[in-house]
Amino acid sequence: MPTARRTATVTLHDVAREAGVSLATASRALNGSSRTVNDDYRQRVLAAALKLNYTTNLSAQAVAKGSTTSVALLVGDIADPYFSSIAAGVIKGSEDAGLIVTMSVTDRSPERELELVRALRGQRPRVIILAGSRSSDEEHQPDLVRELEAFEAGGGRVVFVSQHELPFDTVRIDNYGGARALAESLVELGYTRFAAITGEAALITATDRLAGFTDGLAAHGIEIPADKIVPGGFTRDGGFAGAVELADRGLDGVELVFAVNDVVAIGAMSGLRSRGIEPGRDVAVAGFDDIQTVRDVTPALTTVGIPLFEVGESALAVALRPREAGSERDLSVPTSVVLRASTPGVPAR
Amino acid sequence: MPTARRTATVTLHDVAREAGVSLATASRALNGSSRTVNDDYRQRVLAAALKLNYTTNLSAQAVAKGSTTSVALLVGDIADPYFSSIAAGVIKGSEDAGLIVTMSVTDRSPERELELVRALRGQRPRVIILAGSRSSDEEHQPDLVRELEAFEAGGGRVVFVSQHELPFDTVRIDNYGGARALAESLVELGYTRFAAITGEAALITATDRLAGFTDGLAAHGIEIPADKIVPGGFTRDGGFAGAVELADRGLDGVELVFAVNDVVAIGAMSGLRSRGIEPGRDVAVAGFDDIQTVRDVTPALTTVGIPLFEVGESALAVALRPREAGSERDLSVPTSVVLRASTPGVPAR
DNA sequence: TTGAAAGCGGTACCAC
DNA sequence: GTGGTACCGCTTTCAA
Repeated sequence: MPTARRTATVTLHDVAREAGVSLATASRALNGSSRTVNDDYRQRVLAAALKLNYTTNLSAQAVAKGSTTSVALLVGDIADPYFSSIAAGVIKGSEDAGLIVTMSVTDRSPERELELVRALRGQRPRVIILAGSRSSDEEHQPDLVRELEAFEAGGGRVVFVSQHELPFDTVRIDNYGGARALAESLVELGYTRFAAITGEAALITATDRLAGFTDGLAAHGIEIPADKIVPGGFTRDGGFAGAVELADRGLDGVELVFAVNDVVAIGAMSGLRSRGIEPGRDVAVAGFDDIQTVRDVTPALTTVGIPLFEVGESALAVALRPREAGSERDLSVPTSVVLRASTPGVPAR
Repeated sequence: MPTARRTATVTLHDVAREAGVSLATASRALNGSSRTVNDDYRQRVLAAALKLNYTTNLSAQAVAKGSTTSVALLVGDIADPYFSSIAAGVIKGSEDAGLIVTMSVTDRSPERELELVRALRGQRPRVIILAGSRSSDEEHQPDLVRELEAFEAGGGRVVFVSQHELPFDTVRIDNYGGARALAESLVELGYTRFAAITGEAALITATDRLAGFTDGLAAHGIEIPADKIVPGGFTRDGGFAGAVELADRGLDGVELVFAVNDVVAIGAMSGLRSRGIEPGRDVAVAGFDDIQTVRDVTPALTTVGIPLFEVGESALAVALRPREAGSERDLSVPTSVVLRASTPGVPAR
């Protein structure tokens, strides 16, 4: 009995036979960088491939070539507009470069991130992009670095997005500077009494933003009282809860609440409202990121803009550029303060 | 001169040598379903793998096994919360099943979708999930079906998300029924004069929703005047523009504007506001999807809820369940009307 | 240019 | 149980 075909899939072999040429020729006609194939044969192969509805088996190609066409992207939470915008940029750039992107979510857990990187290495992607917010987790960091270094040793490229201190290429977002500029702008508008809703203490992005903001204020001799800084978990619900806590403790004349990102800020606005405090009238609110929706909440949110889509595109571009010895490993993207109705010119109250 | 190693990557060969066992044994110890390997050897192999920091080359494994561990997901626009929520569900389900998900975006173009499916077949994924909104595009549909059938013939699984009439498994979202129920609820609240902002005419999701809504009204003898139905392109900006157009034409006593999805509705609220019309007070607004942010806009948006994350998880579950001859190919997810402040009990006006 | 054949990294069947 | 080895589908020398 003839062995049943494992799959009904047509292989390069079938195409070659159909076209009446050798395997090698078929391969060259379909891909071969050096166009060393007779145009007559080439046509026959192409026709055969079309007729049989052939598609190259990328896995087999990867094994033979020793390199894949995939890009692995790690994000903290794909449903978060911050990450999905970056992802859109990475995907766009990858498609333009003929690369496929695989996506995993870390849930912002350093442990999960490490696990994923380990598993991803099996994919032998050309690039691993880590966009999940870096945390100052001391426990898993050395292992992560070790995995990534092994990956690079095997010819892969690693790119981080956002701030970090690890020995890899980075698309750096100036969280500190952006927040600091925001603080200064707000002081100029006349605000003098602030509160802040932060992320988890371990998230570097969150701490950098808070540091920038407080330093910006400090430059004008302003300080945020310790009891006016509350955690917000980097999520909408965290922002809501943080604002409620702030309200319940008593605003004590706070004129502006700074949230470490827009999602938190939007949650905070709802939280304030739930306590009868009207954002933009009773108290000003500012966020960070300039995600799409901040234009459509009421009042429109003052924030710090980051070109997120471009960040994603840049991350890929950085990964694809040749690795030169002495080249700068970091690429910085600019941030910009965007003042909107949530911080009216005249301080609330 | 010895040939330089193509890569610095460690292979199963290296592990086997390090452990002093055969390639076959190493393979079995690391993966082998039948646990036919001596525990002593197994330990040695595991230790060697760990020591060498070995990871299985998934491509090679795929070639040898004849099947991959990847799931291909096509979405219309990953930065749209509708899609990113579904994607989150697909990713979660995949990770639980040990599968990797690759993601592509169609930009809602049937042509691009066809191209992508063709390219994706080369990946030989276990599953292709098409979550991009189906369009009634007659031109590319036959080719798309042909590609997908070829893919299934090769052992792959195809799952569509949302409504369609194609011969593949589907996670069906009751767009028609949900919109109809919404219409009836609104009539009950006392509304009698409606306008609508739709998507592109070709998007089946958009037309289904509009049909459900108008039929729901018709059941109560209410009709939307033709000039009160404007296109909104399924995007925030489209919604904004649509609302502006509606306002500029004159609302003529319209009490409620129905937008075919939340993103459009949110844009529409801003559009109305830009014309001095206050949503929820001067005119009610309703959307569809119940994406996260609708709770945080002002007024909170009335909409039709879809369990988007679960839709994503279900799509994967459907793909993974054994294919039985007579089994139902469709899975329906329920929708639910969610009334919020954007449609106050007493009709606006 | 073209074809034969030796890999690429694994898997799985076969015999011992 | 374990090792030898023939593949998996494709690329790429090497001769012809």
